[in-house]
Amino acid sequence: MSETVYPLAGNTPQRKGLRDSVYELILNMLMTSDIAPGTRLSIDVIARDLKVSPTPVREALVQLERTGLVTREALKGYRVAPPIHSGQLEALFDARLVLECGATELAAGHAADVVPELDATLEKQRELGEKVRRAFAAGGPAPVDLLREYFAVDWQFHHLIFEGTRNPFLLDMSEDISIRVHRMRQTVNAGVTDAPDAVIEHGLILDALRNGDGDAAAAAMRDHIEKVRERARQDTAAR
Amino acid sequence: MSETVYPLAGNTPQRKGLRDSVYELILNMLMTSDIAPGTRLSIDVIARDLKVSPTPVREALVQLERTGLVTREALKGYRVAPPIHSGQLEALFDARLVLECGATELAAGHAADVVPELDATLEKQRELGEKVRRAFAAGGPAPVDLLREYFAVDWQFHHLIFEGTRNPFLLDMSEDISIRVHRMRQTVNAGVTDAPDAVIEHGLILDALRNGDGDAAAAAMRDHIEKVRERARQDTAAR
DNA sequence: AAAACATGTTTCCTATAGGATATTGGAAGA
DNA sequence: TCTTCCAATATCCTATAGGAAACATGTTTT
Repeated sequence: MSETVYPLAGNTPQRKGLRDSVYELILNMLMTSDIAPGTRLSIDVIARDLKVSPTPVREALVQLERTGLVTREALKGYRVAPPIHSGQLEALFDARLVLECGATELAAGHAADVVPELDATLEKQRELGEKVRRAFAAGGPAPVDLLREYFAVDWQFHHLIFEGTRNPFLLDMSEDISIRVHRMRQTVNAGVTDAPDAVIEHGLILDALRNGDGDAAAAAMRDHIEKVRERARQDTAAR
Repeated sequence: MSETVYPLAGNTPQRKGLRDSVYELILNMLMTSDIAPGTRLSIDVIARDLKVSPTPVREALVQLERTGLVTREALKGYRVAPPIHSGQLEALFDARLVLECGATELAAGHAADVVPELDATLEKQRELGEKVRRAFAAGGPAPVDLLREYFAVDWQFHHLIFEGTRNPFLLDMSEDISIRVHRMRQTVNAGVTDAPDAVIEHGLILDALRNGDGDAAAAAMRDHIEKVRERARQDTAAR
């Protein structure tokens, strides 16, 4: 009975339960590949594909439903949530303005802690932005992986500011916003060529934080988000 | 192709399945009765109590976990989340300041739509506040149901402002905050005797909105929340 | 020919069962 | 007396099965 052989470094990613594994798998699938909105996410089909029973899949979908990536209709199943259309896009930027400007002001209270991290992140963003610029200058296909990495670092700057507030509630909300922003980038392919602009604007925010000027930092953040909004508008108009 | 058949007024309240029923039952249980934090929420026990199978209970708990009311440890089960202690209480008010002041400013853009509803709600709050005052003046035990009703109307004022933004993202976040505020009221028993103050402060916000002055409304909201924070501080200090 | 009905299939939803893991209690030893 | 070990129980986690609703298809009727 006691077959308790200690697996040692035997990687057991199921150590955290199948539910979380399935959750991350579906989340990655939704984030990376472009799946048409409205696509049915059949529980049984996913369970068969992943060689697991429907129960963990069901729980993972409940968790995903709360994020807004999938929608559920009682007795009809789950579907991929509709994309963000222009009206909601404006609302998303309004929400970001409210949240991030306030967060920036609060983060200024812990400027000494957050500035170094922001500095390192901005430097990474600068390097990656340069790589992206070169890749586009060289022509060829869009460097998907590189862009994904750049976007991740770009968002990490904003995320660090939320962490800098030392406020768990705002941090939770930033998670909600994060997923929606990523989803927006799938539909509005903005931010491809605006890397230099974003780096400069992030630099202005960082400078204000370095001076401990919360109001100026919040104003710089407002300016940044408004400019991103404008670039997104132009992108949707050109599409 | 054109399969957009609008079935009814879209209102199908009895079509929600067991999962949502269980969710609402547990939510109400956590909201109303005072349950000690850390209490184990056994899936099987709940299932037996509610005469259902563990599966819907499990899904309801996954949903509750996302709200922060319960915590989960893999292979160890669910527990009632710890209460809000003083440090987090300050953070909660900071988050409210960020969210609600921004929301108030945005709601001012739709003042014509929201002012009537706010007016009616404030009137209800005034009446209930008076009832509460009389009940306390008469002595006797705390009128639990009456207080619950008063708090509901009090929060409805704030909720209507979130709705007034016409911003689904901010509205979602307000739901998250709402649960935490209710939970705070369980621990910090503030707001019992401050009904007149709250009515006056809400009135100031409403006046500013009636004038269409977004900045003044946001300032009034900031003033209100700061005063609530101060009253909560005094309450925790006196306890 | 178009609409309405009936039937079969798929899928969701709930219930039950079994394996794996954590917790609890007591006994043996230092 | 305290610590350590071990066994028994309770609970969680996953898998499987059956009933109910929704979807799709083919037939009948106007």
